[in-house]
Amino acid sequence: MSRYNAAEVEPRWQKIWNDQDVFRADDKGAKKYYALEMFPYPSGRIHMGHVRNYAMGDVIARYKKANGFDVLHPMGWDAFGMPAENAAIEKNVHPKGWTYENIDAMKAPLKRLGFALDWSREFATCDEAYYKQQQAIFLKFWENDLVYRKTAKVNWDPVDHTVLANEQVIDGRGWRSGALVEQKELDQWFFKITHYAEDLLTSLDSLERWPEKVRTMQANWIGRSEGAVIHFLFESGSGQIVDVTTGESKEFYEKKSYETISELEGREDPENYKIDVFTTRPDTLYGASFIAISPDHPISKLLAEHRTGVKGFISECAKIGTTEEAIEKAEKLGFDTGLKVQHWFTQEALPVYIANFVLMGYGTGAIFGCPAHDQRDLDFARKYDLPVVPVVLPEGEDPNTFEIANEAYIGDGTLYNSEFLNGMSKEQAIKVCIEELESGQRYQGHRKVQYRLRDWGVSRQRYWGCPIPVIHCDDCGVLPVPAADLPVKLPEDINFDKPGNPLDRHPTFKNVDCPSCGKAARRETDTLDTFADSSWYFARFAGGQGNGQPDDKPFDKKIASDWLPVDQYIGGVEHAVLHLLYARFFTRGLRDCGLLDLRSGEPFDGLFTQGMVTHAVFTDPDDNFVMPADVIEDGNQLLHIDTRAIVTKGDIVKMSKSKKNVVDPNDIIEGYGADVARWFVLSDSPPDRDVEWTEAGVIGAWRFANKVWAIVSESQSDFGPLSIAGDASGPALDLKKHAHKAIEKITHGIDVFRFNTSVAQIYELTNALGKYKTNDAAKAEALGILIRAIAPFMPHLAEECWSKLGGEGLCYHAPWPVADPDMLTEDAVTMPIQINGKRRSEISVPLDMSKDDIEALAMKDEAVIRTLDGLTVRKVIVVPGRIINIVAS
RNA sequence: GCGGGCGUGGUGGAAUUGGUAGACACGCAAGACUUAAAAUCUUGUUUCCGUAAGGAAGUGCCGGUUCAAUUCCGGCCGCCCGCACCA
Repeated sequence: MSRYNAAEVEPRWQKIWNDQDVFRADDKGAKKYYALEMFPYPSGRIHMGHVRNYAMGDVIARYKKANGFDVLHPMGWDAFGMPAENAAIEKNVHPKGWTYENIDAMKAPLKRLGFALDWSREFATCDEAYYKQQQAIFLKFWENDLVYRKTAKVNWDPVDHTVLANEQVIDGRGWRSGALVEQKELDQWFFKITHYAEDLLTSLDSLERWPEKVRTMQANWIGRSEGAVIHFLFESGSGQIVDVTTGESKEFYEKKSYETISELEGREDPENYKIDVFTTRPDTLYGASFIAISPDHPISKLLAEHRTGVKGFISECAKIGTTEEAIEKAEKLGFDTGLKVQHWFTQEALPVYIANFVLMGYGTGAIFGCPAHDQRDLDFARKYDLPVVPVVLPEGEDPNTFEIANEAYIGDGTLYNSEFLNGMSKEQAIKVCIEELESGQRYQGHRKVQYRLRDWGVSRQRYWGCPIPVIHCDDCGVLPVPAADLPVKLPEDINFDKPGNPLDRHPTFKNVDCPSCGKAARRETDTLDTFADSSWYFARFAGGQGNGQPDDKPFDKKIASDWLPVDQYIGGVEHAVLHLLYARFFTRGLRDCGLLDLRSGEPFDGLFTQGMVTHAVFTDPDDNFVMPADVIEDGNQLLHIDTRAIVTKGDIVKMSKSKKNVVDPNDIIEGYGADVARWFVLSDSPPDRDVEWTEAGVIGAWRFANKVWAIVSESQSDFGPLSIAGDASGPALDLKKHAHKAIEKITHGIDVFRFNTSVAQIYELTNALGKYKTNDAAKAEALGILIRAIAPFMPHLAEECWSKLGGEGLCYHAPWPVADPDMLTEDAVTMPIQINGKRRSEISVPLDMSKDDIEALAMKDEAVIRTLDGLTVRKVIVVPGRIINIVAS
């Protein structure tokens, strides 16, 4: 018997698949299925995470194909981004050359893994043809009011020299560089993602085939809260300020007591006479004892010009970091402006502070402080000795004795100390307060739904990205590049001698004529955030007929709309908010610009987030990391293969280059074959959990492949074409039933994304076949089932076995086995007998036996009689086909 | 602090959603084959008592519902992930 030779078999079948072009998707197919894995960044190497990700997608793609779907399963490259520029700086290579070389380097091993990919649709996002269409989309979005430009305080990454979106700042640090992010004021392009805030939030409910976790993460990120904006008007005389330069004293604000909002809005500069605060707790208004505004609030800025001390205070606030630790430790700091506003209900004067804990970016950048019912306000009030008046009484507390010590009360309760709100529940009071606000009788303001989500800043001061197709003219303003001039190509003659954006100092790129007046103008030198690239690539994959995509539009509307949404998307959880939220925005934008028919706006119907591939970390005595391939076992200890130094096994963590705990897929493919690598990453752990890479596990997978081959080898001589066997009895019938039951379970495992359970069933069927030595029709049938069930996981082995057994055509084209219902039932069923809930015996009964007969039979069971000795039977529960439980005492 | 998830043998994990807990795999042990090793095959493997038959305990801990709980409910403990001065 010959050993299974993956090194010979795998390339042979890959060539056949390739020659017959079997993985090409049929745009005209009637029964469509779009399977997609998050496309890779071309770092130059594929790693086990890729293998696992694409192996899962391949299971789905091949399984759906076997079930009669026309499957689209494309592959491409997320090719713009920082690493290419870093390589350019470090190794003095060109980002473009570096990227395309990496793509070539990764394509080979990816092809060796034998994925059922339609390579005819391959592209890289740095291809001119792709970013040309992205520029067209940008302009289309601009036309449709989904893109705008504004000066904004942005997150500046001082290491990468670029701006970051809020989503890209983690714990106050850049998501790539890890550098502490600074705040900087810049002119920036924004995608108006907030336009869809409500839809992006509510539609999450419709994404039933998304992990709950991702949906809540997005919901939290969008962060909807309902509340009210309340206008507070300044007290007379409270605005006495001294002009720092002239020393002149003057009244800054005068008292205004407006009756209605419209009167207020009639003022030329109403902003100067009121402060708007946002609150979700209007019910606590009677407990308000101060107003706090952000250091970045316009009033703070105005005061900084005129009053001593304010400037200093504001810059002090700016120094405090935004990291978790910094925020936790940061003391509540306030600056009393001396300004006062009037409390609407009590007519008291509330002091206005500039406070470091109020963020300009959320709500209105101003709050009213109710110390009794908000912890931050309480901390602040204690520090500056402001009144603490509780207005919500917790259930069971006495209003005369209830006091707030160092903990604010934020729970439910009954309103008191609040005149017209007294006696109401918190919920009721909020409702009444908002109604009052809308009527404008007692106080002024309006209902407000506030989102945490902010518009997506997309300007990046980097070279290796999609140029923003815009021209700045001193006379005509900001203009789009005319469609005929697209793409705005990235110039290739650039250098990275100095930090910053090479486009900005390029001799000719920047200087252009204004498309409107023809005078000298400046080209935008910022490029788009690379997350834009990955926000619509799946539509381009889908929207290209046959070999390649259109050059006059991003994608064929009809064809792309037929394929979309992606039926099954697979990737890492790390994209739960960033990529997956941006893509949801893009498809909505594309739809509303008329480029795509997608009613729901949702790009991904099903989402699966797979776990990581982990491995133990090895270290030598000097605490240097050691590659697993360099570790050998010697007796009880681990040694370095070359130095013989003792190696210590450490934590099991995600494979990463820096910790050297990586296993190169190429080595595994060469040593064991692609099928074994694929089988292993899918076999043991549930796909959403991490899988630990172990040598033993790989060997186990390899042994299994050989076992299957051995069974097929010893069977082949007797079989013609695989066919459904006729009647069987005895062991043959048992095997037949086993095989058909296995179909059910394997299929179910794939359907619910628990490949590990499918794998277990495949093992069991293989074991049963291994023991079955008769070369009869039942065996042929069971083998045919086994091979087809293995095919999505180990496609090369399956093809080889299929062909050896005389299967018709390619196994890839063979239909998924269907279980025969007659084979799923048994005439007799084994039922456990419990006495008082404890299993004591079991009996075999015919399936159609009545409850009473089963009970009678159970009572005659020897073990039952023995256990029941001396007890009285109180009750007998018979669940046909399942269990018998006798209650006795 | 808020939100989400998880906790089962030596290990990865299974359990048709309330019905025989530990499938399958790894590891380990014993045996067969072999001059020997590897490979392969067979058997055993939750723990405790027992040679065995058998019995007792057992799904993080405590309690509840139920004839029956890994599964449902309440309260703790521990771990992981995400967000966070969001008003």
